[in-house]
Parts: sequence; C-alpha cells; structure tokens
Amino acid sequence: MTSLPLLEPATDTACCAPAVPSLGAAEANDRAAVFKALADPNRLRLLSIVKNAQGGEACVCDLTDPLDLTQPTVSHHLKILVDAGLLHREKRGTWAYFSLVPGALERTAGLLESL
Amino acid sequence: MTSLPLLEPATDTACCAPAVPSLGAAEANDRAAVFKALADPNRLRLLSIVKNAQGGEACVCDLTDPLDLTQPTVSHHLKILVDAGLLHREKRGTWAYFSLVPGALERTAGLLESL
DNA sequence: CGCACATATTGATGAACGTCAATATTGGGG
DNA sequence: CCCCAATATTGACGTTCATCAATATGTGCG
Repeated sequence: MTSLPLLEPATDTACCAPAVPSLGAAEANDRAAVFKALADPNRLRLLSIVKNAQGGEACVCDLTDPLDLTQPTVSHHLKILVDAGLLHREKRGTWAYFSLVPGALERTAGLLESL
Repeated sequence: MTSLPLLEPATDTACCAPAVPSLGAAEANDRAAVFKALADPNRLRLLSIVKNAQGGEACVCDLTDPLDLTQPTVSHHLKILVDAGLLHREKRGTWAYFSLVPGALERTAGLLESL
C-alpha cells in the first residue's frame, strides 16, 4: 500500500484536540504481531525457561515437562515465538535447540516507550 | 492455588539440561494479561494518540475518527486498556478523558527484561 | 421536564486462537 | 535397511476475540 496515514485538521467543535502525529496503521500491525506472540502465559514461560537455561538454550524436551502441555502444542508455541523474531531455532542432530534472539526482548520493550 | 511450581531434577538422558528457575504459572498469567491488551493494532494506536495528545489526554471523540472504527468498538478497546492498568479514565461532564497511567508503559517494558 | 449529545452496554456474528490426538518427517544406530 | 527417538505438521473442537447495529445510560441546556 502506498498511502500514508493522513492527519486531518481537527474539527474544533468542543472537546476535540487537534489531531496529533501518532502510530500509523501498518506500523501498529507490525508491533501488535510481536505483542500477540507474548500474549500467552505458556509462551512467556517458554521464553523464561530458554532465557534462564544453562548455556542460553533449551531443546523441546526441556520445555515440554515444566509446562503442562503436549509436545505438539509446545512445538506450535515455539514456532510462533520463532516467527515473531524472539527465538532462534537450531537443529543439531535429532534435537532442536532454542535460544533468545540477542536484543529481541530489549527491542520489543523499546516498542512500548516509542509509542 | 497454594502449590508452588516444582523444579524436578532433570532426567539426564541425553540433551535435557537441569531444570532452571523460571516464571511460574500465576505470574505468567498476570503478565500475559497485559500483553494481551497490547496485542491489537487499534489499541496500540489508541495508546499512541493518547500519549502524544496535547495535555496528555484525549476524549473518545478524538479517538474514534483517526481509527476506522465505530464508537462502541473504540469504547470497548479503551475499557480493555483501562482494565489492563495502562490507561486512566476521568469523566468530566459529558466527556470521558483518557490518559496514560504514569510509568505503566515503562513497567510493562520491564516485564520483558525480567523474564 | 425533555431534548440532544457523548459515552457505555448488550447481543450477535464471523474470524482467530489454544489445545489435543493422530500422523508425518527427520536423523542416528544396530 | 529398518527401527526408534525427537520434532513437526495436520485436522478437529471449543473458546476467546474484534467488530458492528441497536439500545441504554448519563449529563448539560433551554
């Protein structure tokens, strides 16, 4: 899409303040996608386990037991976190090791303050 | 619930690392609730408009036009943001003014780094 | 009082989500 | 080569969610 978000002049009827530069629709969609990945308690726990794991990485077998979920469900959540750019997936042999993408959490935190 | 998350000794079959202290289920639920409120592009835009509004506050009429949503839908989103502790609602006369809860965004950002 | 305006609530509808059971895929070892 | 273990994918099911139209609530004004 080529159209930029327009800032219309506010109709100063009574209470309405003049329109103010704010987040565009496309930007808002991108940011919401990341927060959507964080909007599930089990995914937060997965991130926490990976972050605090020895060596900074954990395989699926490390992650299935602490959560009370089946293996396919854990795999599903991990895929969402990888797609959101929060986790890195590396396959070594039969096992898949997950680690935090460096700086991803900090960048995501920055999305909040730069609203 | 009174049970604490147990850390079982890891079964050192092959890949699995010893269990590591991580986010409990209850804590994860609380944090996910806040991110759930942020996991919608229109709500992010609402926060952005309120934050950048002159005086730090905006009424519903300021928020209905820029988004392409009906008034009830905007009201619904605002309620979610208020319930999440991100927005403050103050009714003055006929109008309802919304402002950021001081420090709420920073605190939420902190939830990410303290995983 | 009663109208007009700003906001909130309700009910309904379609889409997205979390979960599991079943199955497929991939890689290592006898 | 075939079996087994680890992970991924598929399909189905119930729940939650975003949205709107319609309606209710509440507040200032004449």
